[in-house]
Amino acid sequence: MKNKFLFIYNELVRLIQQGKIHPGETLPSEHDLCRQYDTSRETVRKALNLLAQNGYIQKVRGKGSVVLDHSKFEFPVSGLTSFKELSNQLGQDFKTIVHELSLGLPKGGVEKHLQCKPNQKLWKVVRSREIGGERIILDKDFIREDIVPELSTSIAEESLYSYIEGELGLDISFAKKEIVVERVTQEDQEYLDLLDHEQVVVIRSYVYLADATLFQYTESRHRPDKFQFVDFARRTKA
Amino acid sequence: MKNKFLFIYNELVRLIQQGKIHPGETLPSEHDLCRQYDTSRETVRKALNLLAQNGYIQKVRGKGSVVLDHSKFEFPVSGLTSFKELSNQLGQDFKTIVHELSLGLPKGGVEKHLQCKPNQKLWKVVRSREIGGERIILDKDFIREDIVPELSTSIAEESLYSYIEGELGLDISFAKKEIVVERVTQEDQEYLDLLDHEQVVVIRSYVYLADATLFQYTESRHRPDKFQFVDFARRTKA
DNA sequence: GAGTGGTCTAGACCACTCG
DNA sequence: GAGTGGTCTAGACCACTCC
Repeated sequence: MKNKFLFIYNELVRLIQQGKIHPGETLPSEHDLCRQYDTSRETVRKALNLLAQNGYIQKVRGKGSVVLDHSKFEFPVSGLTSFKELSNQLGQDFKTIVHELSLGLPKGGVEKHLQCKPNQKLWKVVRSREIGGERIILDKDFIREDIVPELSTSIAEESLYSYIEGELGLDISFAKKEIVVERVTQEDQEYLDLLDHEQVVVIRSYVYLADATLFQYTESRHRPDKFQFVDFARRTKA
Repeated sequence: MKNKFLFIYNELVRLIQQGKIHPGETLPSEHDLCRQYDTSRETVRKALNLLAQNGYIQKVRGKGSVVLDHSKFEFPVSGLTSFKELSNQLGQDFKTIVHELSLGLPKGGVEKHLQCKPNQKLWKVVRSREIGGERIILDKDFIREDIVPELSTSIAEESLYSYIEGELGLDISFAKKEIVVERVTQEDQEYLDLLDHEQVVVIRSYVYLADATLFQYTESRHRPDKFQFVDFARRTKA
């Protein structure tokens, strides 16, 4: 077995999610976990730090690792989940409609966002997301063609991410996001069921691979009444 | 000197922020840093992991630690910054107006948010934030009185956080946040310069101390045209 | 004082990149 | 093959909590 600390992490996550250990209770001590998994303390600590980072526990010096109430924030665990995962978790009816899938040179300032050469061809994918019968999210993706050479409508209808990570084996590692509110555009009106909303919430994401190359820029435009963003921020003292 | 890894972290942050090492370049290798700081590799790695977590570098196996372009997202580094720090960084004229500072029993569901006993007295602080001559943020804070026994208008005008962390020596360690868009309330209209906006962006924050006690609930209501939220999300594979 | 987590060491082996 | 980061070990000492 490789990645012992990930194994321990997953076991503990399972215990917490199944409610075997309740919020407020403490995990077995690091020493105990060492014996339990027949491993060294630093390895156990790596697993525990991952739990802490992801909001499952809080480590308290002199006491132990206290299990937090993770349930309230059970879904969108900040950040990189794709629409498909998200809608699966919500258990709602959902559908993706592909409006555009094209390959071309960057237009309208996209090359600035992607910091790529002007002759770098980009995939442009425009999709709206229907949940509960209403089209409430408009996603515009721009993806570097030198990194993802092939795309199809069926891939765009399914999940870009599972294709990129699964089929292509690329390793998405982090994203920078900005959230703002903007006036609706003509495009929004065309592709979304806006009711009488005049503004949309816009999430601009810059997605990077494990080798630190920026390969995708996404603009995700949400009808405000259906928008929700959840964040778990741990203090890292300077 | 204690906390060797924090020392190394701070040194490297300084180097990056001063532009001594440019985005795209790599840091000295872990081995070099070990010699340079006369320390063990795990300690160096702790410092580097902190840099990676905070978006300064990306570690690439077989190559090195690549410096990222941190400048584009230089401010609100996700999460726990207070209004005062934020407005200082933006370098704008700002002012805090205290509308209410009272101590009482929880009303209107606040005790649910704070998961405290119904007889737990709470501080209620209502403040609006003026930037560039306009009141654009309304902050409503609820704080457990058993943890923060004393508050004053002058503290609320300055910074709650620096008082709580500095004077009281409490250790704020993480926060859970939810961002949604809501219709304006009468209170919003009273305390904010809303122009003709009918909606506000609401950030609900649950703030925890290092010993995992939830001690504060905050509702921060922003005029949508001035709202911005920045997030750096690193993938932690399950 | 016993038990907890926080930091640190000095090694080891592996997987990966690049010339 | 040389250099890089990723994982892991078996210890050590410290700071803190709780009884």
